[in-house]
Amino acid sequence: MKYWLIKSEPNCYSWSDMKKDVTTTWDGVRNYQARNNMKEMSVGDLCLFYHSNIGKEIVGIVQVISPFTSDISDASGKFGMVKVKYKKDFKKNIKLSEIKLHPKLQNIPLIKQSRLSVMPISKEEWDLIVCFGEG
DNA sequence: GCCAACGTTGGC
DNA sequence: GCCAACGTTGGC
Repeated sequence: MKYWLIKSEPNCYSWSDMKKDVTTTWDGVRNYQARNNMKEMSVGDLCLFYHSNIGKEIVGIVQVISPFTSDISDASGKFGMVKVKYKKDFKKNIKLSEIKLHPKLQNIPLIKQSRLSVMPISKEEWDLIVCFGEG
């Protein structure tokens, strides 16, 4: 079991869209590092759902339900997508500002590599964030 | 709206 | 293969 964080601009696709759809294809990623991370995803892996730009907070958890396949929206064939399913809400969203303040969360790419849209999260970081989210 | 931090493109 | 110019993301 691996852990991830995926970003979405609520303008474009928000957490409420995610909950309404229940499952969605995570396509449209056009960055090699993000793609490589998605390639490493397995069915059953869990992802934190982060709102970039607006909110700047982690709002819930989704689960990978289908492995990396080629992205139908990508004519070049270079990129791919996975499918994810709504898993749970947090009682309390975890703000970027809180993550930045916590000494044990400084290695999450969210902080230093702010442009990366799919990133791995360690078990320790995951447990800590989920704990915050429980309230 | 600005700008830092990347990533990509294209000329050489 | 290098690097300047340009484009994009995303925090502030």
